[in-house]
Amino acid sequence: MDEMDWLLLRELQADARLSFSELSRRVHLSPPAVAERVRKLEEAGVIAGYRAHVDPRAAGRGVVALVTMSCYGPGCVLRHPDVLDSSDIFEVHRVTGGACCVLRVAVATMTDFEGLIDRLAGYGTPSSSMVLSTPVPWRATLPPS
Amino acid sequence: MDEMDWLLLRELQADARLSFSELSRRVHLSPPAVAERVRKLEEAGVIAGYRAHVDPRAAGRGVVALVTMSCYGPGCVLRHPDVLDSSDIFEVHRVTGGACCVLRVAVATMTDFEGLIDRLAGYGTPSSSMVLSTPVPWRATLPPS
DNA sequence: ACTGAAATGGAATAGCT
DNA sequence: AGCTATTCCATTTCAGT
Repeated sequence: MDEMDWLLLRELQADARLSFSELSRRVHLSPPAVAERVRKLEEAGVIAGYRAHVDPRAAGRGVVALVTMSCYGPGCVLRHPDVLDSSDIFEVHRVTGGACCVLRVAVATMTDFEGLIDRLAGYGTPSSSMVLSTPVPWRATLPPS
Repeated sequence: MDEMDWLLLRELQADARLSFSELSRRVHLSPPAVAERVRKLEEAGVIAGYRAHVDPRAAGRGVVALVTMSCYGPGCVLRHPDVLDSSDIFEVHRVTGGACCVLRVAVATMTDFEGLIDRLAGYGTPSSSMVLSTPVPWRATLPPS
């Protein structure tokens, strides 16, 4: 992870579809050298994937929420991974504190949301914060410290 | 947004670097037709970007947390956007409920985390949940309902 | 570990159905 | 809207520093 790697990461985080040639021009390296470095970053797990980012609201999922689950013990939702397989659940973080995990969910209607909450309530106590807007939807990972 | 658009979205969410030729093979459409549809999805804002996904822990940011800010009134952190410009803050959602917004942050060390919390405390009351693990880091957006 | 050259294959445009 | 064909450019591999 030298400075060149971070340059490449910066470009690929901003636009994952950049060609190796375009990358090579931006970082002043030959295309094969760029391809080799990117391959190593993928192998090392630093680059976990390349994804088209879909705006949930533009895609018909206007109800977005953060759901905090309180569920310790054998009934905990984290011990029933099939529940978290729903296509309405986009992110799950296990956390410290009063809660067990936090889910980012997005559905089309409040009725769908009600149904989702009902399902989750079988495994713990859900507490929902509706997302009004997302001032920072995402930010690139830069070198730490 | 017909079924073909959703097919393309599914492929591009799984791998944003797929060529139009490869896409055209997978959805059984000619490459120019694919390019045209993808361009329209970008214009409509359904595709908000193409990003290399960097694993924060593999990139040297081993301390990940969800920080809930309680800060209503003129001092609220949302009214001071420069504070949220930090490269340690990866996501900001404005939410309903007892809190004002939720931040996903990632830093290298607990010392860095302490400094970040101190900065945020100037604008409201931060409440932090450390992220122990992320069972679902991301999931593709499928057609709703 | 990077460079340079050659061959395969993809992107983009235009004209057409 | 989508297909076909052409031109140009990019990717990849190999050989060589």
